[in-house]
Amino acid sequence: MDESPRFMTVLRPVRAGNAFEETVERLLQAIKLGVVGRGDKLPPERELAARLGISRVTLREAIRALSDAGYLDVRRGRYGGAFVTYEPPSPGPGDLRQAVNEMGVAELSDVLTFRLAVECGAAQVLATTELTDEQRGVLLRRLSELEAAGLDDYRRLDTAFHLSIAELTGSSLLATTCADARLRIADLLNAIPMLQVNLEHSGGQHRAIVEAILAGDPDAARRAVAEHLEGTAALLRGFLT
Amino acid sequence: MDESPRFMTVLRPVRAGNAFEETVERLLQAIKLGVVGRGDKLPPERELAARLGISRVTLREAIRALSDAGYLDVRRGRYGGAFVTYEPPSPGPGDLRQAVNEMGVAELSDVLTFRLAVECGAAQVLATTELTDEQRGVLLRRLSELEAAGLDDYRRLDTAFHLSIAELTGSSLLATTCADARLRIADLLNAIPMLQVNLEHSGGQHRAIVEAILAGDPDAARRAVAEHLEGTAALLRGFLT
DNA sequence: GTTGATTGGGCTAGTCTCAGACCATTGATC
DNA sequence: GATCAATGGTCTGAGACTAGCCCAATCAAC
Repeated sequence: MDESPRFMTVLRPVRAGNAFEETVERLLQAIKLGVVGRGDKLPPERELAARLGISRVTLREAIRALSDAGYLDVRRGRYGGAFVTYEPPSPGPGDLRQAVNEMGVAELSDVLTFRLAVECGAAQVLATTELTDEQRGVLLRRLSELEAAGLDDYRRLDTAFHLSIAELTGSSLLATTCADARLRIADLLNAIPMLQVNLEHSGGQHRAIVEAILAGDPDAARRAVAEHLEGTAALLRGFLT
Repeated sequence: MDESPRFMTVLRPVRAGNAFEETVERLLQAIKLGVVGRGDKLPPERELAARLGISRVTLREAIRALSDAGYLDVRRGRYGGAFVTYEPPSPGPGDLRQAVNEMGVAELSDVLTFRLAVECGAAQVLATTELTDEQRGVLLRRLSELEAAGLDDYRRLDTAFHLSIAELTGSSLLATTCADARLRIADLLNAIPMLQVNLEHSGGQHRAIVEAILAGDPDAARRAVAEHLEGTAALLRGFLT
């Protein structure tokens, strides 16, 4: 690197791609993170275009691409719309190794570090906050939903649980950042086979995170999240060829 | 809020503005964060446009705007270029109140929470890492530079110190995010009068952060950063009318 | 002084993106 | 069966953005 890192950090590209590409990416996020699940309908084109700050033409190109790729089923007429048809594939044993190596060691390391930092940060902040009864309720509800989840709902509810922590801080910047981090490894997480023993292990860690936050202990919250994420991170790193 | 927060988080605008506006914003960041200081030259237009991923036409419009606004002095010919003329103004007593209230309570709270989370996260991650001698050297050098700083260099070196922590984690995503957080309150920080007593106080906190990181104690690192940032945050919140 | 490399200044043709209007289809309701 | 509201499908003209090219100014080196 012949430039200062700060130079590289600030004078980086202002746009990730063109509007069409970014829109496809964003919609794919919504689908893969489970914000809109199988069978759900996206908002009407006019409303969605306004939300995303793009023209209907561009949005329609993106929807068309996702429809062609088999993620969406578009129906016309009243009560029509773009319906999600995608369902995360059950991973085979070789899929994870392939997914990890497609990403590359540098990017994997970057993203795991990023995720660890922002999720620990969010948990710690939330543990520092005076929580209202409503906030406690949301957190406990997400936890119990996750614990009651079947295998096909687990990923979606796990995502919902993790993102709730960031959302409950009240900082939309932080929520956005955590969603972004989660998204960047969504494909890897989806490729991890879910074993009963792992789920039970994760369940304990989720409870520890909630307990630390409710107890107002930021150090414990930080440690619980770090331990939880390090398990996944070590697993992924182990699959680097 | 009649929508789920996750819906709002993911289905948000894909673009902050047009390419021109985003470019102006980015260059202003580089100037206000001190990445390019007074008298320094921006890279040649062709190179800078390539770095930012935009056309030269758009970049030139942005440079023109900043030149008109008095941030840059553009000179033609060999050894010419766009030279930074901006110097952060010495704040008067009313400036801070005005700056804080221009931002508004919701956004201020959002940004402060965001910054707290990501900077604590970065410090904690770095404290967990096995540091090389070179990394230790960079950290100690930034600290000593900051301690030796005069009043006119303090902001710039303070920024450099804080960003170094994120950069040393090796995650460019994290570095970018911390830079972004810092940027969002740059105007507020610049409006805080620098008193000798505050600087000494901050100096001690900076040392505590470095010591915790070098000692490999993530909890202590997290706590030190939180304490440091909470001081500033409380000050800013106090200026809300 | 002349030269030549480097840099900002400016032009053009083409593509991307947008706002807005209008058309086509669907299905619940009457 | 007719109606009508909601929704996707399509077109057009205008503006933003880009790539590539050439011009103009500057100044160190010769």
